[in-house]
Amino acid sequence: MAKRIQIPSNKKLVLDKGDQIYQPGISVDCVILGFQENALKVLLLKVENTNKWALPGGFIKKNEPIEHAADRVLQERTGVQNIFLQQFNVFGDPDRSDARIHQNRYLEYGIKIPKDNWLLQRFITIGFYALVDFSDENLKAVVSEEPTEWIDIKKLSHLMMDHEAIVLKALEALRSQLAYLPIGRNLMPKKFTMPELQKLYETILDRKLDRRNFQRKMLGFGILNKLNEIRKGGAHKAPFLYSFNDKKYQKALKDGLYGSW
Amino acid sequence: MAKRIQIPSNKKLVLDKGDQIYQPGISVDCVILGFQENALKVLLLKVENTNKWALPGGFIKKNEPIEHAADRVLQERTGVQNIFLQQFNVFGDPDRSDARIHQNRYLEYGIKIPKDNWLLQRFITIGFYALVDFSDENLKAVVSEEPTEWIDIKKLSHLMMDHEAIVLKALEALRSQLAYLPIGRNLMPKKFTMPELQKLYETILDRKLDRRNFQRKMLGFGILNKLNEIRKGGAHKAPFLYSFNDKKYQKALKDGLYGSW
DNA sequence: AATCATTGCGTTGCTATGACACAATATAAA
DNA sequence: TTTATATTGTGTCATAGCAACGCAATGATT
Repeated sequence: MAKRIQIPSNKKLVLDKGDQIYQPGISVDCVILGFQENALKVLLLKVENTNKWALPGGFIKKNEPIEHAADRVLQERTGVQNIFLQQFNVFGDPDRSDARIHQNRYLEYGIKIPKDNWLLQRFITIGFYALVDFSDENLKAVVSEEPTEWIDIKKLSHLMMDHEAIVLKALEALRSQLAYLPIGRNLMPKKFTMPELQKLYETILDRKLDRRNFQRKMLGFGILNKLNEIRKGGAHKAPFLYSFNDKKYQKALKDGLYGSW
Repeated sequence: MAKRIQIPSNKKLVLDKGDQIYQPGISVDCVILGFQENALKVLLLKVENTNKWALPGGFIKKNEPIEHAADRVLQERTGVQNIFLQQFNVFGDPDRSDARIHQNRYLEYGIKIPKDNWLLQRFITIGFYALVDFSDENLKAVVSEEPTEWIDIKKLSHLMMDHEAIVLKALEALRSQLAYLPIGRNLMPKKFTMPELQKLYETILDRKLDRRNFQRKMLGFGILNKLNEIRKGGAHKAPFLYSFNDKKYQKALKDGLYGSW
């Protein structure tokens, strides 16, 4: 009844020799966030042979820095590279892993993973989050063997293992960073209007902000350039366009925006 | 010339069977901070057979949550338990490990670790920090096989591997938490004066604060109880004593002190 | 009793922030 | 073409928080 498909050689390799290629028992998972239609969306992969969704993740090569592993996953899944990628938490409950997930994935190829295989051991995962721009051309070029989808962060369901908790923790980290780090550079297109940027902040914080106070505060950071253009086409008064001042943005990323004490 | 000492059975066990007891390639390291003589001090262990110092660390048992592993290390090294223990960063450079350290430790017992032993593999470590009260009675009861010492955080030297970087990162995390989390409960004795608490904050932030503004802000948090006692014996006006209001302190730990947006 | 460093409590001015007013404007409806 | 409407640009005002500073009170020392 089930079609017997030949297993791709790379998957066979991971199964058989993964413990020689990768650090055992450790993975990275990336919460890749984008902003689209006034909603924060997270990139999820459909897990083969199940109705579950999973964060794009991967293993750490024997001689690879963990940040590099996370960047590799991001690059493989989205095509974008060298953007703000932040380690935010480690998830290590002994029972967070679920052997059945892996079993099901390989069952498709008629393979039953041996009980002592490295993939079925306990895994501790390091969570990273990244913010990407939906309008980025590179993003559209993504080719993936697995079906991927951008899911509204407020409508998560059927996530694998503890991946929903990981997303929520990433969101929490993002929110707390919002107070002292400039965020938006990677989520917004090159040019954008103030109301658009405000929508992003409102979405992340999940509450309304005052239009006028937002503008004052945002401009006060001094990380935006006001352009001599307006966005026509909307049904009302055309707003000005802005762009991020990359130099000042990078400086603010390093120094922080404030410093309460 | 070198005395041949019998290896303790637990060390032999870790060496031979560690990979069956512990998660391979993962460790926890604890930056345990205390406040003494107007200086932040970190608990370090002298590494046998070297002139190097190391953070108290340990491995994660096969079926143990990582927070529990960190708590276990803290308990073993300081006698205190169940206090604020914060995961702050993962350190995973492929070359952060140093096989020679382990070799030297076991050389004392005339043992040369086989090259393929699990201890000599690459290790990724999860950094935790904890704040403890020097005047705590439990702290004095610490018994350790290894010589331990509280080292001034501004006078670190001869630390093993990347442990200095780990301490500095912990300090950075502590500083950023200071802005939105109540800190001090575990670093101060039960009763303390406002100038004493201020010294702690000044030490962590590494800069002077205004006496009067500090008091106003601190009291404004509403996490302190003013006691009907004063500390006599100093050479000048006797300051009032305060204690933390545990209930409000715990609430503030959960909710945060502010919320910039 | 006088001295002195330190503490308790208060004041002032500035800045950031929240709440709100009003005019300008791009499109849609009349 | 005119009017209506929703949205944007800019500004005001009251308040809260904060940095900087003043001054009297106090406990030990001389």
